[in-house]
Amino acid sequence: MANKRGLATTGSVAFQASQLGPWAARQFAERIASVGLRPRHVALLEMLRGGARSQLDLAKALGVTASVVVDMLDELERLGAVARARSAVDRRRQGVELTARGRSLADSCVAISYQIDEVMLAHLRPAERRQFQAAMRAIAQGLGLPCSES
Amino acid sequence: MANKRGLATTGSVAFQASQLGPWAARQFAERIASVGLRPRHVALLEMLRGGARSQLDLAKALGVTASVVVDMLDELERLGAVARARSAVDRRRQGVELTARGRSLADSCVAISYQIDEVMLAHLRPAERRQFQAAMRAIAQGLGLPCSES
DNA sequence: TATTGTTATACTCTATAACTATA
DNA sequence: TATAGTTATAGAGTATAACAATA
Repeated sequence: MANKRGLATTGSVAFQASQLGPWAARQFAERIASVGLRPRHVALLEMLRGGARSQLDLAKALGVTASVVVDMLDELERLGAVARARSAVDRRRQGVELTARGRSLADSCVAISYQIDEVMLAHLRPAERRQFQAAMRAIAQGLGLPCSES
Repeated sequence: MANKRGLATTGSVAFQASQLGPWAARQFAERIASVGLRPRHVALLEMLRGGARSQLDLAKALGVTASVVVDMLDELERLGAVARARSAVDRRRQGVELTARGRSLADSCVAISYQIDEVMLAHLRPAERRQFQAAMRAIAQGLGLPCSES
């Protein structure tokens, strides 16, 4: 009990989420470093799986600045995971597409993300897990964070 | 549906947590900036409410490096929120204590953290909220992240 | 020699602003 | 003029390593 009403910042979901987020990101980082990927690449690869998009579209969907997307795509291009090609229609636009290698990397990220879930949810019973997953998705969608809709 | 099995990285709890964490941290940052605090100060103030500790103890409990704690305490000292005093018994040690101002700031952080929870959990029904809060706490404790035990 | 606290330094991640080339 | 992309730069935030004082 931290204050007179028994409430503590560390007991809030907001605080715990702000601790859990970096923990999950570190798990990602450790497991994808061997193929040259970093955590921020994961969401980008995922979005590209839906098809080619312009870089500014990607920036908006990811909630980051355009310059960050440029930098991430430079790195992914060096890894051979994406290919950029100027649009013939509007030469300002760069079409961005996953290569076969990129699709393979995206698949690896999916597998890794669910391995991390196993560790995170290890202390919950099956029914609690399903409730937690559903609630987390509802929260992410409610706040407009990037998450899959299905 | 992102791949052949309908799984996507963005659908994992790990990914969603890694998005939600920074969101929560940004909420903290916006609401405590007016009094000169930053998100990383919140957990530190909280822990000091339990009583004086050595700086290395605090670093370990927070999961950060000693140099980070020094820096944070410098800032909190400038705000008049904490006081450092060399131990008479072991002059290597700095006792760190909350001032009245520091206790007041810690109370504000508690209030703010639960305001953020209101926003985060707005889309959940009361029973779902309680389940989510309990699960989040179980996860944070299971992973050894800083969180209140009560 | 080991430990507490401190400083100096470097690295990661992101944002802002200025620039280019197209439209 | 406005837009897509790019580059340059700066700001948080953190970690590592070397250091001083003390044990």
